[in-house]
Formats: sequence, structure tokens, C-alpha cells
Amino acid sequence: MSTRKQTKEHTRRRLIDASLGLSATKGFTAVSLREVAVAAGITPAAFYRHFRTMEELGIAVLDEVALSLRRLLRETRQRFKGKEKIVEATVDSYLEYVNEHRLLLHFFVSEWQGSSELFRSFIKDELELFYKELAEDLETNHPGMKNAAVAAKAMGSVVFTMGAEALWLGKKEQAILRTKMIQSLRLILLGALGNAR
Amino acid sequence: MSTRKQTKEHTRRRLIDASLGLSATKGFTAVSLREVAVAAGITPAAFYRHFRTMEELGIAVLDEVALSLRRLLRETRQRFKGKEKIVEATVDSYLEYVNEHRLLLHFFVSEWQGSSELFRSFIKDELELFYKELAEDLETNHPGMKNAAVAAKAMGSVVFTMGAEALWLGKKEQAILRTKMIQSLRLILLGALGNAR
DNA sequence: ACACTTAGTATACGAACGTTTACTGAATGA
DNA sequence: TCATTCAGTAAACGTTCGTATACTAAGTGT
Repeated sequence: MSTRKQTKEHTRRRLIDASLGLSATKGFTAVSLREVAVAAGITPAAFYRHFRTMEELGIAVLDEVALSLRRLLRETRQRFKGKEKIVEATVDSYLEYVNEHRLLLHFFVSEWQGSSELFRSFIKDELELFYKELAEDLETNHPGMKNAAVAAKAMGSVVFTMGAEALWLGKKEQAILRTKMIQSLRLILLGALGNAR
Repeated sequence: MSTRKQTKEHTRRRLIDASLGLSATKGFTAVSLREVAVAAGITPAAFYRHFRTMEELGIAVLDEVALSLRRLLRETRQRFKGKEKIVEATVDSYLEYVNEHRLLLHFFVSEWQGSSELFRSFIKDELELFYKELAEDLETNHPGMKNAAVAAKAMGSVVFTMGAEALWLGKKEQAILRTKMIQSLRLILLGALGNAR
């Protein structure tokens, strides 16, 4: 029975969760090693059994974000498999994500242009993956589409910025935003289909 | 000769500039009152002659940003007055802004989803003003256009996210990004004009 | 069974933090 | 001219910070 590894992972989890919770109110950069340790229920010195620096902890958090974002992508693609309602599916998936993984998304967008170069490049890569897969879906759903990559990047930008907005809205306001997102994406889609239609 | 007010304003300026410079590397939240005071060439205690808190200083910085952004808007509108090259004008103005007011824009985007509720709402308001004026320009340049507001918001999102990207690129890479921005905006414009054309 | 590994504790350190207090000296204005 | 105003200084305070050291006690592998 390997209780040792299990408890270590438990503590690691608590550290990650604690830093997510703390950075939601004051921003990750302002979270101290000591407070995240105490919030996780361990001594400051014990922090070093898990991470060498706070930035290393931040990377662990971003790994969580990446994991959940990949899951989101996969679910979204399943959701509109053949249904050709790619726009609604993307928006709804993303809004669900906003509500179910609020802290993760908040961390993601708040560190998008934050202090750490490491964080920024990590997030940039993740965003580009998002754009790329979106472009592939556009191409398969609308074969012969020109500008799929451009359209995907534009759509991705809209989803990203409005998704961040949604973080701070109640359910009713989110519904309004949902409509705006769908309209925006449809506009882009229409433009990308262009005179090919 | 009111030397008193002048020197006070000089110090105030140095405080603002110092906080801009420091927050560029470590993020505003991580900048301490003491270091910004020392960087501005005054004693920590003298800081309180100008601002009650660091957040108040942050608001002063955001006022600077707002001012320069308004100027950007005005210049952009003049630039395409009647020329109907609204897309190129917007992109070029924005990219010039990126290079000439790098620190200001960095502060703007890094606090977009940052720690302070006050900062966030300030930035949100500024963005919405940007979207609104963009929508007005779209309507006057393309009379009878449906969805001008939606298109403006989509275009604004693209400019915002890609403009933030541009912060970290060299001149050559910026030129490539410029093309992508223009293509994206054209796509949206095309979609907004829709079958009205 | 027993030596070894290791997650976590207790404690202490010097440094940096925000803030307060009493002050100084030059600009101000009647 | 002379009392007043006030931007900035100097020093000190109690906290909190990151980090190092020596330790403990429980899980592990042979």
C-alpha cells in the first residue's frame, strides 16, 4: 500500500487548489509561498518538497488548465460531429467551461499577458492549438473554404475575449453575451464563406 | 512663479513612469510602494503626498492610458476620413500605438483581467468606448449596414488580442501579424456587409 | 526486523514590506 | 517681512516574506 505517494499527491493537489483560490482574489503574482503553504495545510518549509519555486507551482496550475482545455476541445468536437452547428456548439461548450472551471479559466486569462514570460508562452501555445483545431474543424465542415486559418484565429479571439467577459457575469447576462458571441462568430463564418456561397 | 506645484507634478510624473517601468517586468501587483518611491527618487513616506494607496497610483496610470487611447482613436478616425480604408487605418494606427506607447498598452492588457476590480471595470469601459466608436464609423462608412455593433465588437476583439500579441514581436514579425489582422478584419467586414452587397 | 527514505515540523535568520511620527527647509502669500 | 504651507527626509515600528537548518515520525524495501 503506497500511502506515501498518495498523501504527497494529496498535498500537491491542495497546493494547486490553494493557489488557484488565492490567485482568484489577488492575482497569482501577489500570492506568497507562505500563504499558499498555510492555505494547503502545511508548513512553509514543506512547500519545497513539492515545488522549487512559486513559478513551478504556477506551471503545475497551467498544466491543469491545459488538460481541462483539451477536454473541452474534445467534447466540443464530439458535440457538433456532423451537426454543422459548429458555432452554437463552440459557444455553449465554452460557456459551460466558464462556469464549471471558473478558477482555471480566470488563471488562464489573467496570466495571458501577466508577469511571467514562461506563463505567457505556455498560454500562447495553448491558444494557438485552439486556433489550429478550430481551423481544421472549419475546413472539414465547410470543405473548400478559403481563409479557414484566418477565420479560426478571428473566431478564437472573439471566444477568448468574450469568454473572459463572461467570467464576471450572472446567468442572465451570460445569456445575452451568448447571443452576441454567436452573432459575432456567424459574421466571421459568413465572411469566410464569402462569395463561395 | 509656482515652483511648488511644478515640482510636485514632476514627482508625480516620475512616480507614474517608475510604476510603468517596474510593472513591465514584474506586473503592477508585485510592485511595492517602497520600490516605486525609490525608483522615482523619493522616500517611501513621501509617496503619501501624492497617492493614498498603490491602487490610486494604478488609476493614475490608467488615466494616462485612457488619454493616449482616446488620442489614438481620434487620429485613426482622421486618418481614414472618407478614404474608406477603415481596416488598414485601424490596424496601422494600432500597431504604431503598440510601438510608441508600449508600456502603457502593456499595463492595459495585463490588468485587463488582473487582480483589481477597479482596474478591470476601468479597462472594460475603455474597451466598450472603443467598440462603440468603431461601430459608429462602420455605420457612417457603410450606411445601411446591419450588425454594425456586432461587427465592431468582433473587430475590436481581434484588434485587442492581436495587439497584445504584437507587444512581444519584432518589426518583421509584426509585419506578418499586420497582414493577419487585416485579413481577419476584412473577413468580419465582409460578413457584416453580407448579402447586402 | 531493521536500516533507509522522506513528507512534514519547529525555529530562526536577515531582508523587505506598509505605515507612522517628528522633523526640515524652501516656496508662498498677506 | 514673517508666519504659514507643504514636499520631502530620517528613523523606527511590527509584519510578513523566502529560505536554511536540524528534527521527527511514519511508510518502505530488503
